[in-house]
Amino acid sequence: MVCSEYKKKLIEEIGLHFEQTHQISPLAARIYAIMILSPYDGHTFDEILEITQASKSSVSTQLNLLVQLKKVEYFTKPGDRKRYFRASKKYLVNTLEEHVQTINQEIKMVNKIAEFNAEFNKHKYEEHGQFSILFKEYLINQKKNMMDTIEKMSKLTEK
Amino acid sequence: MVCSEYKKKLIEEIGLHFEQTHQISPLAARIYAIMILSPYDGHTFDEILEITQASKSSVSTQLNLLVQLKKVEYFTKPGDRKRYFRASKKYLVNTLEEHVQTINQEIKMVNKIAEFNAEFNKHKYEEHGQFSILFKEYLINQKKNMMDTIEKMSKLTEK
DNA sequence: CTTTTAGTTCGGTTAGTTCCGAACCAAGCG
DNA sequence: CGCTTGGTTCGGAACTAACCGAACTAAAAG
Repeated sequence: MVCSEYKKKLIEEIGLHFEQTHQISPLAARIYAIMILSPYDGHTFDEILEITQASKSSVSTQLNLLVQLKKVEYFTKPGDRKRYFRASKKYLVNTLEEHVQTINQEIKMVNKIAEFNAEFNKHKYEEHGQFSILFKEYLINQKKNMMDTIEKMSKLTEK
Repeated sequence: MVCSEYKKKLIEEIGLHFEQTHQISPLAARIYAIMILSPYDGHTFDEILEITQASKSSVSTQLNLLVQLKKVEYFTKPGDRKRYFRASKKYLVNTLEEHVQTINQEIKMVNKIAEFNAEFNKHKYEEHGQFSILFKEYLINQKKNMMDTIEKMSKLTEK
């Protein structure tokens, strides 16, 4: 057995979470969860097959997708044809960078909405506008926190 | 014509954004976008039909969904059987409250992962653990910012 | 009491996603 | 060379999501 009962339960639970937060398929999410729960040794293709009980083709496709998305990376061992997959060391930084993309998009949208409403719904926009301003401040603070964290993490990598 | 070309373009753009960030169907997202761009007057069922060019049944279903999710509310006018739909006044507060739910979930997951790795991958977990700690701090800061903003918005409502 | 208005509900179609098996390929071994 | 290992690629089956039209209902208007 490659995997305890508790770990299996965790994989399902975290998988479900990743499915929603990272917009990936159930299988991809489960594979990603497996990687996160084995940070350094890495897993072979066959081990992933065994843990997920999915088909070779599905695992191949979803695993390559995860590599493309830079959520997962692989390394090799001398004299061994197999590839060993693990979560990208920088997966948390990458996650944060995605968050920054998302929030930039969100800021853009809020600005467009505020602009439109200021122009075409001016007379009724007073109260609403107050909320909008607070929300913009909120977004900017969130972004600042993201950027700060990215910087801290980057410094950690350099060392 | 109920709707300028520019507004139509904005509806598509913001709709696409809502579809992704609020996990709702394309039509629901477009309807929500329409509501956001007309904060107070409200739109009738028929106007929504005309703007979206969708069927009565689809509009009915998605509109009721939005009301259930408290993104949209409706009001009536005396001696008028129609309902007038608009974005809920508190839609930004509601959005933030959803964000808090999400981040609580995320904090729970990060804790479970950190616990598991601390126990079963202890010897190799040093570096990884550092990232994890930074990420947790990040999440807690994000949550704090959310709660602060919710409070500010609530005070605005009371007045 | 018939007609119109303002929607709702249900069954079905179409589009898209997720996964699988079978066939395939490329590298290394005997 | 042919066989095994470690995958990849392709076509399709099963399932889900999104939307539509037709039939329906409940209230008001004529």
